[in-house]
Amino acid sequence: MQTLFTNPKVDPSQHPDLNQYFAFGISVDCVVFGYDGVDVKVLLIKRGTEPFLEYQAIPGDLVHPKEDAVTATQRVLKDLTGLQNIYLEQLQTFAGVDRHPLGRVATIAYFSLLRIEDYNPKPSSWATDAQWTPIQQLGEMAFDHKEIFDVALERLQRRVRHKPVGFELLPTEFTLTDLQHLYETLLNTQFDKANFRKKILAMGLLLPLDKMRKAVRYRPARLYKFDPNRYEALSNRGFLFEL
Amino acid sequence: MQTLFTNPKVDPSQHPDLNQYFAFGISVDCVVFGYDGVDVKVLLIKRGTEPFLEYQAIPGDLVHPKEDAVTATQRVLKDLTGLQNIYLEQLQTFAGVDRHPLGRVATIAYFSLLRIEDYNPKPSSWATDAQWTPIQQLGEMAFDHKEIFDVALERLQRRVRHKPVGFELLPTEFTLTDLQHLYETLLNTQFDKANFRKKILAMGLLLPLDKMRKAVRYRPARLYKFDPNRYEALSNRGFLFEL
DNA sequence: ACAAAAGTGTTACACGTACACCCATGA
DNA sequence: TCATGGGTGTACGTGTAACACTTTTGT
Repeated sequence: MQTLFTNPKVDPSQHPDLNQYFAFGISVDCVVFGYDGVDVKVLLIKRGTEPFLEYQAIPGDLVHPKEDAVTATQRVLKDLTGLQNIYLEQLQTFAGVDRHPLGRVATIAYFSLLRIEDYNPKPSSWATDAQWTPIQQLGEMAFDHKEIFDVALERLQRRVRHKPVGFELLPTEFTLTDLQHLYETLLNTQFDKANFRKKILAMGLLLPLDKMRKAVRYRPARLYKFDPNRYEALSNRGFLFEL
Repeated sequence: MQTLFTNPKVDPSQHPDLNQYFAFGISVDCVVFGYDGVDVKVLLIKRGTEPFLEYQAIPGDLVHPKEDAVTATQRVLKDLTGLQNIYLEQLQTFAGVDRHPLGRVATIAYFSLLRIEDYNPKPSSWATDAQWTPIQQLGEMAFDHKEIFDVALERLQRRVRHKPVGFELLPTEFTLTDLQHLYETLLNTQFDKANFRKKILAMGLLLPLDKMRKAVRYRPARLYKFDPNRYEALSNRGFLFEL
């Protein structure tokens, strides 16, 4: 019989009734958001295995017995989609009794934002597909993944209002209009151009570059990048800006 | 041998190597905050059992095999401290490999705010004590409970700035000065009396009562209560006020 | 009358909002 | 020169911060 205890100093026979409490599985699922200049997208796989064969799913899998959750998430993301070195933030844990047909599995959901251009997903392991999917075009999803996605999207929208998420979602160089479009897409609103610019620039997070976006048939826009130092400084104090 | 699968339709012998993945324990821990008019306090128990016998701890215990996490938390809180019908919000899950000496246990931490006057904790089960403890007076705590507490406190402080937490922490009837003291304590700052009042009243969340606080040797202050309707309305839209 | 806290009004200034206007480019 | 989006200035109203002031109670 498989030992249920990781610490050999504890004798399981001293706690015979404890075994039933050590029969949970733990999985991780990671909702990865990206932006391509037009749509907000989420990285989804197609399952090549039962249960939920062929269903769309958030990338995720069971955690190994001696692996911590963040490590597991990085491993699973790499195995299924090829993505590596992703910044992860814990979202929420879903622990419903019947959420997994194979047994009692609680899943720790993670959340990530990244520049879509930097990551080209390639399905492997039991994932038969891995695609950036516009968040309006979600099909039926495996397990309770739709619910997980909804919670993640809510978090993203809340996040936009408190942290400069453009830092993570936009290419390194971008125009103020790019940034405004991102915010308008995420929050599903419209902003006044002049006021948006004033507010964003007043935060002092952006460094103007000596570059313009070219090859457009109208006036070229100045490119900016985020100032990582200023971002750090504000991060620690917890921003709190509103749009 | 104990079956590891809750769903009898799945035959475990079909997945022999899967057993090692179903050897986790899951616990819940609940950080309950209260306010007594002077201090912010947290509900802690003293452990009457190994491991960490006699240590201060956040109330929590292992989840039963067919019990969902919120139900488990309510049960555990009632068993250990007598508190019932508490509003819970999920905080974060702590899943470090070595955080529990008995085996691999991930804990789902919950978070709660309540009126201290309404709840008089009584230790039972394996808790030998249950006390409202001022958050400055924390001793050494069991497991990684200090870390969990720190995350909870951070959440509380962030929360104060976005939701009117007084709603949950103050007695039903309170004065504007009570509310101001609460905010000053939580955020560790000072506010101008006149400006604080103007701002709070402008939110329209408070209903003035035809009552005064009496038996004080200075001018009696008007009592207020929260307007639950207005709170609901703003809740859905996600407040976002700052102080 | 005094102490102590309740409660209000005034002013200066920062900031958000609305909107009008000019600028640079390719076709 | 026109269409298109880039980019800026101003004027107005609201909100914030600082601070002085008045009011009401018990002793």
